[in-house]
Amino acid sequence: MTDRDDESPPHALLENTPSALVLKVGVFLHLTAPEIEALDALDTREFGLAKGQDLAVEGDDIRSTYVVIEGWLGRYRMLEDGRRQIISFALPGDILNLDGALVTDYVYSVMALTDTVVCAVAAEAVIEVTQEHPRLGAAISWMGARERTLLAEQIVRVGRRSAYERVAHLILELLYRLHLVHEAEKRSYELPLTQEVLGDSLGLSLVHVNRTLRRLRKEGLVRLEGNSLSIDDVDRLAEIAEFDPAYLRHEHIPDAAEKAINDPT
Amino acid sequence: MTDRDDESPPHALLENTPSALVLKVGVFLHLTAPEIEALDALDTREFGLAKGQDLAVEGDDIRSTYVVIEGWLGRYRMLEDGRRQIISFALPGDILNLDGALVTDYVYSVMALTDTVVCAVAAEAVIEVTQEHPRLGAAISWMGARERTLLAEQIVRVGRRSAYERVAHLILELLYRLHLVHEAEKRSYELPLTQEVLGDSLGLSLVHVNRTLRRLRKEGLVRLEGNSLSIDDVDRLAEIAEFDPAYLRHEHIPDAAEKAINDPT
DNA sequence: CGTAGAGTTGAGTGTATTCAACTCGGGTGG
DNA sequence: CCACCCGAGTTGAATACACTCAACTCTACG
Repeated sequence: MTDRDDESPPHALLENTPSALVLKVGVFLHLTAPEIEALDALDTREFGLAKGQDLAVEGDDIRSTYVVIEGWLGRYRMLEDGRRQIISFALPGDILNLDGALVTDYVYSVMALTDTVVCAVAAEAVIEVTQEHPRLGAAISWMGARERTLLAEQIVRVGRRSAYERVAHLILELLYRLHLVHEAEKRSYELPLTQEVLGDSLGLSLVHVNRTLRRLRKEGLVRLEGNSLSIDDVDRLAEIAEFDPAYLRHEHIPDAAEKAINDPT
Repeated sequence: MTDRDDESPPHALLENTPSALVLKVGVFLHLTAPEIEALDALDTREFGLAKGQDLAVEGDDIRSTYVVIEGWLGRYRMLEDGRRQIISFALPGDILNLDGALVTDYVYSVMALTDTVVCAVAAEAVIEVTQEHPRLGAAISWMGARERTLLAEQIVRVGRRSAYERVAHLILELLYRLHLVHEAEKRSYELPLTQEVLGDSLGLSLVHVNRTLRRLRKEGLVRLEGNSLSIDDVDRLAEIAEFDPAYLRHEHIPDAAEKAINDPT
């Protein structure tokens, strides 16, 4: 950690309410006034989706990037016989289809897992902005890298962990991710997912998720009342899951990189 | 498909041998002379790794991006009790640690699965180049998106497919990926992986990989002599694996996006 | 009051694992 | 030159983890 003026509020330059995109990017990059302006000038459209509705379906030609304002979504893939795999969850503050303009025909679907509100931005406009403001391009690369890390962790979870470990690991990942966007208490949060959805994320059957959750409860590790989940022993749970939050610590672009971005030689 | 002068050779401007990076990026973006110059000016260092050597180990502070010149590598994660999950394979032409400057402390390891030759580029220098040449930034985002697609597919494979389907699916993915870099025949290629490595990629035990491969052979779907694998019935294998190569078709940046990159309003 | 969605539990099954032994080929050193 | 060893593949037998099928509860909601 080198010296940096972290004293000044990140959005000191702001005068009116910032768009969701400005808020999101501003979390990990100190934005300049022109950059904020450019992001705010983007044509955005906010709308809601009811639980169960698809934001996009496999095969769509998506041309929008979405910022999740409220609610949870899931990117998933259906197999012909009905099996479903949820690739990743999108929580409030997350960005979906970040580089939508770069990848045509979508090969996955995205569903609202709860009632949600998202904010759509024309994907091509996003790219255009990065051409004028290269630091924003770096920000996008950075967000992409973070998403890759989450996907990699999901692969490890599903590929090499037992059901017991998988459930524990996901519970902790969600706790930490929700913390970052102030949607969780210290050791508890609202988990608006059915056991079927959990199973489709973890590569387990609904029934086995149920039994595994029950085991975690019986062992005094978690409590689950309705949708609210609280973790009684975070340390023990982390030990069981071999959970290391390092992969989630991406609050801000590393100093060296930010330096490279700011002082192009 | 809009009109575009696809007539001119992609590298007409080149006079000397292009670097690995120029070749790689040039595959999906028509590079301008200054862009090629900038990429060629990057300080690169080519070196070899023996099979089994680690290019990077979990916890390293990597500051390099690597282009794979020759050989196969694997990104993996070890669990405490010795379980290993291979996240992804890097084949010739692939790029590792693309946005290395953006993500400090590496949470995975990378191992040479065969003798390999890689080309290292200072990651921060790559970012700097994107600040001067924003189109290259878009190219990096694009490569990142492609990588995410591969990771997502790996999640589906490991999470919701049977062992039989997993092996078939991976065999086909490798066939198509190797095709793209001219490292495979029409229906066959060199598969330099042990059954243990395959298992660690597919989330299966060595023994079960062996039995599954035997089954595929007995059913006349694939042949396997030494390291050379040939597929007897690609269509039937694709049907079994429910394999759709759509997610691999990323030879070039889509027209609309390239237009956005080239004509920033 | 009936129904639908979500959760729970039991019983039987099956896919994939573990443990173990054995083969085969290539390389090395006595 | 041969014995040995190691890595990789193969196979059998027993086990275990997770799945399927099925029934039942509970709550919310119309």
